[in-house]
Amino acid sequence: MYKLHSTIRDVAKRLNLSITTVSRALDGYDDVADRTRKLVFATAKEMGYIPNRAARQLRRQRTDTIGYILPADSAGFADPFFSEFIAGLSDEASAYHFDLLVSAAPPDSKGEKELYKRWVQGGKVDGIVINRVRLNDWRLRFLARQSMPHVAMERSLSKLDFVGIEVDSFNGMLKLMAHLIERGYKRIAYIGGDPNLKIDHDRLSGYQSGLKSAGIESDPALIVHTNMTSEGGYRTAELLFALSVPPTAMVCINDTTAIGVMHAVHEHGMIIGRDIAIAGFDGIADSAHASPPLTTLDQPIYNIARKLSSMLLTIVSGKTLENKQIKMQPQLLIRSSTGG
Amino acid sequence: MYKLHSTIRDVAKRLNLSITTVSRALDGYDDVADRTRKLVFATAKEMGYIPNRAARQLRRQRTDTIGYILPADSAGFADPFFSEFIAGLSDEASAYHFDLLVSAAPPDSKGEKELYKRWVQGGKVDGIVINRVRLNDWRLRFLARQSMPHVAMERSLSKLDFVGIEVDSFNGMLKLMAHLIERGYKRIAYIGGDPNLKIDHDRLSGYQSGLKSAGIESDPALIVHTNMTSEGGYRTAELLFALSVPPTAMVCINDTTAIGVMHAVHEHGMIIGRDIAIAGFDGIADSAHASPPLTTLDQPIYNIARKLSSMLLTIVSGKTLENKQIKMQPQLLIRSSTGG
DNA sequence: TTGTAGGCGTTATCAA
DNA sequence: TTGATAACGCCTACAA
Repeated sequence: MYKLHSTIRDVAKRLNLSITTVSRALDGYDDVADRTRKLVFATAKEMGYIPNRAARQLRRQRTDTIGYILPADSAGFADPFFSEFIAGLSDEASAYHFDLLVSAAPPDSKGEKELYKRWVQGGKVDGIVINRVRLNDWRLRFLARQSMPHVAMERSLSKLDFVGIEVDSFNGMLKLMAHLIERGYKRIAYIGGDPNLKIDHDRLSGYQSGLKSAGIESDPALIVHTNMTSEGGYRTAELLFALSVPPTAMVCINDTTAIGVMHAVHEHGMIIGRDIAIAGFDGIADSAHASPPLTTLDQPIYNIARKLSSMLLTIVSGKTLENKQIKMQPQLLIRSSTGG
Repeated sequence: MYKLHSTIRDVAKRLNLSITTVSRALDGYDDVADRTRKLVFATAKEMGYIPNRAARQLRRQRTDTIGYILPADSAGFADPFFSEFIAGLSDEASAYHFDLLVSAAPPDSKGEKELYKRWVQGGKVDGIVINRVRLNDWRLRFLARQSMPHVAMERSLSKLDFVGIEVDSFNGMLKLMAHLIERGYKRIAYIGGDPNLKIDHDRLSGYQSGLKSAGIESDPALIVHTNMTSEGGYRTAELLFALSVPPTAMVCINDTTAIGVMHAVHEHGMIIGRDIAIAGFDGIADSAHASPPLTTLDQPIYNIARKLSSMLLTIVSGKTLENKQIKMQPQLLIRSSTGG
């Protein structure tokens, strides 16, 4: 096959230099004559030389790549949360000349396990980012056991030596509940996701704690779980409306769910913010443009992703991370969907 | 450093076999004794052996990886379109044991060029998927010149030997315009994206052609361009409302824009579907759950992405692609936002 | 300041 | 049916 790209050898040959010198010049070592270095740079550029990644990886035993596996059964899956998250990871990685490997697999599936194994044991990535952490998450155990650098967006229950960023879901929910209760809402439903998710656990706890401190008894019929999609939100709201005494407010595990819920509410001819209150979590762009604008707990997804990426890169490069555990408070954005 | 993963050498040593035999056994060659093969498989599994990717890549001169660069200035960027698209690409790739490399860069930026160069000339990927094609797209020329396999979601104007999938934006728009005009709308605005985008070009042409065939004169003040976000849609709608004679209908280049537009309309106290009609393009999940549900031209993003991925893998593996150019018709989903 | 040589872990060619 | 050996392209002791 015809060779398309020039190698370091081609550059060396052209300049009558050794491969070593070219390599060292390009890598900025200071034991190369200034004239030589300039010559090398010029020629390399002229010849369009770009180091072969596989060779470099093999030699240096690193890939300059980090990985992220979308925890989603992806047919029909769509949430701007992930676009933002991926964009953030990738931007920060790019800035350090790292690449981002992405794949998707349903949580706790066989495919997910195989993917992680392939990436980790095949040396496909130097580090891994995790989110949508489960209460008892095999991924965290696996990565720790394999000494694969990793950061997570939420901590699991068991994991004490957690490295990453956690948005305080519990406290956020508490604030949201206080807001609703202050507005006079009492019969408040919680529409969650998989109860096995750390965020579901925390947000539900916040919900319950919020009710309790207001002296409102929690009604199990008002606590439902679905799949964090607008579809799911829509269907679940329908179920709640079928109750003999439907809720007058619904808080959702994320904005996407809330948008589906709003749709169902509209169909029932109710005015959101007056007849019923709806709230979400995430602060995705569309939440500001929902009708009416959605009250939500805003977390800066893009920036969180960037920071996660940067933390991971620090670990990967062997430097010590001064701040291993970051806790952030989500910001309660009161908009008209709760009568704001 | 302590060696974490076993190599093929370890497996060979343990079995007192040559590396060659182990390699050939694992790769399923038929010149290996059955007993040997079984032994090799068992031991490899037991030792947790997974081939090192970098070494394999270097030797075989392929990466088993395809790439996709998000054409987006990514701060604050979020569109479920991309989540679905990425999920589709990655799912199909996974099925063939390929990985998906993802990055983001603003269209036509320096960073974008560097990224493509790095991936292509550094041998990071075996093929590349492109969407949001520009009218005169340097990426297509570059990839062709570098003999890098690639597929695109839209064809460019210049590119005759286009490989990929194109959704017939022009014809879709024509159908949508006919629908609106039949409903009695005459003063219809077009809210596009970057005019340099192939989809903008086609959708705008469809819009104009639709007007023309109904004998309606096109008003330049009603043709505006923004950035394909809900933010942009919101702002642009405000501008249109400030016209001395505002439009009575607005068709948008995509659903995300339309959602922002709807928000502005609501703020003006108008009833969508009665006082004004709004339509989008894409058929993202949330379009069904907008308030009211959004009339849109539906394209099966996830499946298109899967198909693109599969076409690319066919090319990469050297097989011939029977059907290089696929043209699809978007489906007009008439919902209440246009009075449906 | 520059060059020689060895090896990262695989796969592929050729011989045994 | 198996094994020895040579690359793939790069980095890095070590030597010159």
